[in-house]
Amino acid sequence: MATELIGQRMTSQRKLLLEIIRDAGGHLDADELFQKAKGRDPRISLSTIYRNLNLLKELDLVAERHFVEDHHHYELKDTAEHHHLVCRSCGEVFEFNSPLTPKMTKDVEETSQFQITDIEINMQGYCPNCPRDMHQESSI
Amino acid sequence: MATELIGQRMTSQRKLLLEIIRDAGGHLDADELFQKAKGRDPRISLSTIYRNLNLLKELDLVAERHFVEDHHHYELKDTAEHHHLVCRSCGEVFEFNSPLTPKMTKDVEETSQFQITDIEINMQGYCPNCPRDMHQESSI
DNA sequence: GTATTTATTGCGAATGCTTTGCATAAGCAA
DNA sequence: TTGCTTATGCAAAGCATTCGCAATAAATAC
Repeated sequence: MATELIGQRMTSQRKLLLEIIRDAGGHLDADELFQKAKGRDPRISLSTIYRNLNLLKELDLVAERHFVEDHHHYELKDTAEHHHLVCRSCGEVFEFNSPLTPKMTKDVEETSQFQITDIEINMQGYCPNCPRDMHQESSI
Repeated sequence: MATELIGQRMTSQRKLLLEIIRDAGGHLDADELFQKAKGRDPRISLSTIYRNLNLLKELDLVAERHFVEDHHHYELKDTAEHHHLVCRSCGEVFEFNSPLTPKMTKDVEETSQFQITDIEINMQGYCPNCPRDMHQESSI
């Protein structure tokens, strides 16, 4: 990974955050990143984390993931592509990826005329330990 | 659509929300639903909207979508499946669906042993009117 | 139809994540 | 090293969403 920013300054906080994201390797949320960062630089602030995450996102260096929960998770953009399947009952996260996504992306690019930069697949369901409750059949 | 709830009461507010979601046909957020509901029942409150959206979600009657933004959108579960592609520059939303999703879902069910109830695909990119800014090449 | 039970509502306050304003600190170019 | 300007830390603000509670109204039993 390169170590220079163009137009921006490479501050110690920025460098630290980048290292943490890279080393953690996978969907941490802002607060988890903040806690880890504080371990190495106790004076760092949560706003700095957010500001830098937004910058890295704009630069396409990190991806912001929105799965089930109502806050975001971040991971390096060049991490091997993978998607998420979350259990609706216990919250367990299963990661997967599918050989079908490149073709799907290509198809969608053709029909939409968009230039696609990012694909996120979130599935939900019930994990093997949380069988679906069958009598919860709704009937509105 | 049926009109009875088991274990729950079919209140006028509940009925109204359901009608609004059905008639709107597609990803409104809680506040948009609230505004429309207020048009027909000025005394309805936003908490009621949220409480009922959560109920309908549990009953699998509506799907909660998390796209780019940091709030949620809701749509009827039995709407024809479709996914979303959002322009990173102007925000335009393109809806698509792909013949590959059933196979992908099946594959993932097999490897994960989960019982999948929901699949959400969010793509991002640049629409034909917002070509990607090429000199924004990052170099951290 | 009336009374009873209990889910649901509306309101306001609270929560949790994220952003912002501002004064201070610190990169970076000359 | 100086000077310009971006970035930081802190505290406060902003939003979306949830919660507590007294009042209301469905559903059920009489």
